[in-house]
Amino acid sequence: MVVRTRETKSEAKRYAARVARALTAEYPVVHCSLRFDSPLQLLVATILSAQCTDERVNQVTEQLFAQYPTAEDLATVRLPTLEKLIRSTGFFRNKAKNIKACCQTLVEQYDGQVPRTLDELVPLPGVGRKTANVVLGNAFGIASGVVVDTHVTRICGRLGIVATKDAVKIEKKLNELLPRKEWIDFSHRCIQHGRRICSARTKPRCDECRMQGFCPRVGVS
DNA sequence: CTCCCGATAT
DNA sequence: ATATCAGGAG
Repeated sequence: MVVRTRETKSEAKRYAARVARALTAEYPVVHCSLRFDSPLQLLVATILSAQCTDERVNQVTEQLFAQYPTAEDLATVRLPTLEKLIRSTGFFRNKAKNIKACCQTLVEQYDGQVPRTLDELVPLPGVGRKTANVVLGNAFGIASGVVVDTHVTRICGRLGIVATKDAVKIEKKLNELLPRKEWIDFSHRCIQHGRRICSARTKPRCDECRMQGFCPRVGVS
């Protein structure tokens, strides 16, 4: 197994920059794949997206947001009603409880609005760093940190940018390796690449991969 | 670390 | 049957 060792921080930075440039060339257009009409809706959609495809989340939220579009609506919805609406996303009891409690907190402490800092978002029920960074980046355009999800973890691991699987360590590493203005789009590109080519579930389509030059796995079955 | 959990590709 | 899907809480 090939282990790339990058002695200096500047060398690691240059390598990450080249990977980021290649990803940008391959995936020039990026967009958030979760549908939402407000920061609150993106927050709820992202909570629902845990261990679930965004396609299914969009399918569920279309109905959910038609009936309960605001934090006030979701703070007062009956739990069984909410559970029924989101059941197909999995973990539905936890997600329903978290969404309701989260929206109750938003109504009580933030006038039903979504706060714009990591420190205010992360304590909310069902909201971790990944969800907080998604909302800040995609709803407010605030780059508070690289979004580290299952795709970013896998892609950056395979391409030899980070060695650990610890999400917090990966985020800190990527935050120092990449310029802030690239943080949001870099995650989107890892996700696109992870879905289309460098998948976990199916066998990776290495024959179609344009990132082979960066991949220690090339040639490995 | 385990648990939460339905839907889907393989 | 099994692995995996824009994770988070205890």
